[in-house]
Amino acid sequence: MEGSYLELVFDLPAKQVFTFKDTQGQGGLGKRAQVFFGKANRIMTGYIIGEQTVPPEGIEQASIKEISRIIDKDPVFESRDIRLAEWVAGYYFCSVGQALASMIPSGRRIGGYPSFADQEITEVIPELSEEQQQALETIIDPSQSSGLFYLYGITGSGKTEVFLRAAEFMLNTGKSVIYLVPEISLTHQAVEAIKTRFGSAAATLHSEMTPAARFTEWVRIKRGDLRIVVGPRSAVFAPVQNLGLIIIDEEHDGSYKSGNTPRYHARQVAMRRCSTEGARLVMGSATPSVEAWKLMREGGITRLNLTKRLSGGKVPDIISVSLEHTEGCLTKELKEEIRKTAQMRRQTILFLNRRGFAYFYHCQACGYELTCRQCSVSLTYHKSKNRVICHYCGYQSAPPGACPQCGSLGAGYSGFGTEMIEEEVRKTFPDLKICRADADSAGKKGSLQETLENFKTGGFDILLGTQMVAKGLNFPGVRLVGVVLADTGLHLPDFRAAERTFSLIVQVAGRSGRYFPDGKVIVQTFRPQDPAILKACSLDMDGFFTAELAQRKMLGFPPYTRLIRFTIRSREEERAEAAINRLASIADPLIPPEAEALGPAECPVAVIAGSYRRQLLLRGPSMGSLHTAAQAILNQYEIKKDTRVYLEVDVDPVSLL
DNA sequence: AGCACGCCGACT
DNA sequence: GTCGGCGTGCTC
Repeated sequence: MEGSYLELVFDLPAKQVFTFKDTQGQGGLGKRAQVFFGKANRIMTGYIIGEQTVPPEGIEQASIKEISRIIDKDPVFESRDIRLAEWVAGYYFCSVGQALASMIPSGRRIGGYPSFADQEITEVIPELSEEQQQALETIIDPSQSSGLFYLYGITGSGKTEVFLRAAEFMLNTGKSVIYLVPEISLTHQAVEAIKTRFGSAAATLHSEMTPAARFTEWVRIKRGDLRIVVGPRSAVFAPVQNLGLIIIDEEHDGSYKSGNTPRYHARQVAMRRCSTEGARLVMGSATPSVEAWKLMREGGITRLNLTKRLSGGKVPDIISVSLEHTEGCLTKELKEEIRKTAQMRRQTILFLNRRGFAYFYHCQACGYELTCRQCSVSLTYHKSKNRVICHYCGYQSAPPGACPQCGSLGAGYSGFGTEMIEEEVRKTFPDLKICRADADSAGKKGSLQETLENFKTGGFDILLGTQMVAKGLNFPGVRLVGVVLADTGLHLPDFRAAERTFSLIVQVAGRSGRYFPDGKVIVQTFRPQDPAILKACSLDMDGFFTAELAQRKMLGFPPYTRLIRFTIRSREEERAEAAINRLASIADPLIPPEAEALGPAECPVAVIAGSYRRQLLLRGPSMGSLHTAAQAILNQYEIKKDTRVYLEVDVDPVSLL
């Protein structure tokens, strides 16, 4: 009887393949099987990735267990999916089982995300502008040699409509489409727009759906009943038949990079799928990532420009205001505008772009800041040691008593937190109604939704919010948007700091201008002369990317180099320290001449939930040799395992925090 | 990862 | 004596 031995992989870090007997003969490639695994015989789900007629060699026959149950009647993975999982496992250094588990709903537990209120759906299918029509024709033109496109255009220029038309075209030619959206914008409205357009052919893989519901949807996709799939990052693995197109909306968004094993980037996986399955890839954003911009400039991606706003809304006035010599966190200018806005019976959104956890050194007199000479990232102040430290290279020194540039004694560490801002706003405007919308205040399920609904209908004058509000700036009553501290991002010890800050301001400006034509944006900053802030406020895209690329090139950061990051975690600081040193000494002789190791150093957030963290960064001109070296380092490191120490590898890290 | 096995110190 | 913490190694 054929196939009586099944090769299984599991959602474990262990990279082995385990063989089980299939006495019932119900097994098959790509099905899931339940087995009693390990000495404790706990029930585990394995993925069948191979079938053998003979038992494996080098193992006692008697120790081969039997399959307890075959879960699936029909395979959930095809060999195409297994090959993709093998590629993910190889590239991101995880097991094939972990890769497969992340590809299938209910393979793992997933958490929901709060979403915004529904918006009324407009069913009118708009006419395409000339630009849109041209973009669409290029994307669907079969004679186009490259299959990579970028729809670059300001908010409101009609990217979505081009995406939808391209999708429609593919569906009409019998192909399938995957439409990726950032986690946070996977709202009912985005989903509904696609449902209304494509009706019962559309599948959604919400993070709010239960694993069972997602699985049902997955099966229908697999059967070919649903040929367009909308979803976040993980939807890039959707088992569509005859893939024709992958769309990545808001390409710059950080949520496309997975935060846990496998730490894949949906864009990278999408490129892989498109090249192996002969599909096209269209990305789009008003603020492309620096990588994408470089590729467009060099011609690796075909850039399609959308320059005109369709609805005629105009770009709001964007003003940057210096926070220097301001007591507290609200400038005179911002206070005046808030007051004026309230008198007009309109609303204000105050945007806190990040938690002010990073205390940064700056001079009140001249604006000087402490940065690492080697890495050009901000040095982080460690109160306990009274040292300033670079979290890339490990450089450290004593904090200067006076400003190194102007000698002023008014230099020191500062930063604001959310609570502080809320308090000050309430004190300054005791007569105005203020609400907060962020991950903390979201708390229970409906409360965020309620707050936003309440704000929308005029129940509040001021909304204080974080990142998540940026996507939902479709409140007609709003006139003013204040970015309370644009620098927060800039001070993070990350080479993408400027990129994120720039992108955020441009996004906020674009979105506000779309919905409120008389909009005003005030960007508060300690560094009004900072190039990222200046260029964002004047919407100088070309200028920003040119300067940023030059900077990256000079300092040797992506996209001019590639990075692999090793992170060590341990409850005990000494163990973490010992482990990272061992890793570094293993790495030393294995690093190819054209590459280098940065560190070992403390992680920018040196301790999270009681775990001490250390990192080693591998940097090289291309991924090939770097990846080989990383594999060799890992192999040697894992010969002897450090106990109570955890190693994590991140290929192409997006954030170095 | 999760668990059992096996080795040492300090307790009824 | 033996209970339990932690280090080591395995899971077909």
